Amino acid sequence: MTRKREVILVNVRVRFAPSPTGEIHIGNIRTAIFNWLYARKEEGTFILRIEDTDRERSTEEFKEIIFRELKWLGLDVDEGVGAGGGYGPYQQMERLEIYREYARILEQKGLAYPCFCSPEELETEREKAMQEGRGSRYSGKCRNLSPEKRARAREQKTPEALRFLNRFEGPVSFPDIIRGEISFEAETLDDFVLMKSDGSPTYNFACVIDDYTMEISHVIRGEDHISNTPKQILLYKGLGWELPEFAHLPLILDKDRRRMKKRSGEAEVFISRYRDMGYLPDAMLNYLALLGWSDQSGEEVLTREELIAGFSLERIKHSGAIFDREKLDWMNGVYIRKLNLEGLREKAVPFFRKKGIELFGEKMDYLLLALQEKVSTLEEMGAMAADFTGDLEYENREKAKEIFSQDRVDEVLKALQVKLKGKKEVPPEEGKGFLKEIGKELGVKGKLVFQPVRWALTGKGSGPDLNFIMAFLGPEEAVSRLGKALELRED
RNA sequence: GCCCCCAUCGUCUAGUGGACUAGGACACCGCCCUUUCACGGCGGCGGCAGGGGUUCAAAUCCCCUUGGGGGUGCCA
Repeated sequence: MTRKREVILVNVRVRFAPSPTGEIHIGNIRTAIFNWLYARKEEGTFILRIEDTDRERSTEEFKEIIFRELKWLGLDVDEGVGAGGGYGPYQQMERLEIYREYARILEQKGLAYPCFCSPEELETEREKAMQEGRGSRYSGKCRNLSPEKRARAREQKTPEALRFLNRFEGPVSFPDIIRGEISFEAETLDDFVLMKSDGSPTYNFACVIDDYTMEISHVIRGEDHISNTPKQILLYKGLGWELPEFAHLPLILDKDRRRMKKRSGEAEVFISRYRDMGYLPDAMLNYLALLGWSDQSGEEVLTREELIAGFSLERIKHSGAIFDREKLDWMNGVYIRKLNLEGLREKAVPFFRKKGIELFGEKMDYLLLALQEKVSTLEEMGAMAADFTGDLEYENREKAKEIFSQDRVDEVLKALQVKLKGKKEVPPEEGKGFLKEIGKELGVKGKLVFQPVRWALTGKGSGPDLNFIMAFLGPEEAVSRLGKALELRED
């Protein structure tokens, strides 16, 4: 039950070890974030290892995506695939020699044996065991094959896998930095496969060999790996190796409270989608860091530096966290509002382009500034911008008519027309003045000025500051739109 | 089925036996500000899963129940 471990000075080396078998999703990347934060906090090394031993599904494309997403979030890799380092190679399929070497050692130690069972055979065995209410452990059929039988199987070129010979008994336990002592009974672990018949290592095997040979100090990974850990510990024991520290992270859950996966209901799970939808990497990093961890200060909007400074594995929660899009939206909005004009331009322009909006100079800036206060994503910004750059369209014609038909609204709209007519441009300050003057001169309430003008100019009941909109539209277009409103009133 | 992990507002969380009348954030609702909407400010709604212990004292420690999740692959 000792949660506190001895404090020893260790050179912190952590790894993010994704498999390139699909797009990186929220869960994956949060693991990367925690590893990275820990490395930075402890001034350690953040290593990228690629676990491409699933020959069926691993692709070069997915590998590239891993680089892309890490880069986007600003998780710089110190060592590993694409970064080099003294413990390579860092891609598992390039380490086959190493695994074979340790497989030989295990076999020599009598801790591994060849297995000639076919996948089909194992499958039916498993089903039968399940039906009979037994566990789905491997039967151990090939455990004690006579040398003759082995020779025969090899002669017949029967595909051959290598299994771990589990002769351990009693508790297999390990201290988890986040959860404390976790214990399993060795008897519940079966003779798991080490090397597949295609010559590649399994996850549990490769992981142990790599973590050890790469001198990983802390294995920080998802909670879904807790049940793999005792198997891995058996390997460490068999090889006579010292254990790394383990920290199993709580899972990120989807709306159905299930582990975030590729198919998680309607939820958007791929990190790339969030980039496309106009979320800022800093906001994403900040939000994801808060899923399962919190800063001691209680602050939630934290810079990269603050995140690093406050990070600790001990403050990580034990229970899963549901990914909440609404809070992310709020946080992204906060980050958008923190951007200065230059930053805003850089981030938003691609989203304007996507909407076919090409603007430059002051005009663009007016729009940017107006929208900045209103949106929670850049995509939304593009969509809103499109409302102004396109032709006027009433969101609700009846409602618009109602607004325009109010008493004295015609005077308001006409008064603004008069003020705008003949002008070449309306800077925001001046436009704001016009609106105030009209209210004063006609003696009408603000609501009768701003609402009708807003509907007239934008076709909607809410949106950016009107002075920016006028500046953006320009006097000529504004006058024309006011005219349309007056026509509708007459209708 | 078996193994393992987890359990504070709807959601993210603070809380490590007394400072808890359980604090903050998102969302929601009101009010204020800006002669509009939003932004911002103020306030409200809302929670320790249940039951037993231990203790002078329990959200905090122990046990059971319940609930949720993960694993049970020649996937990782």
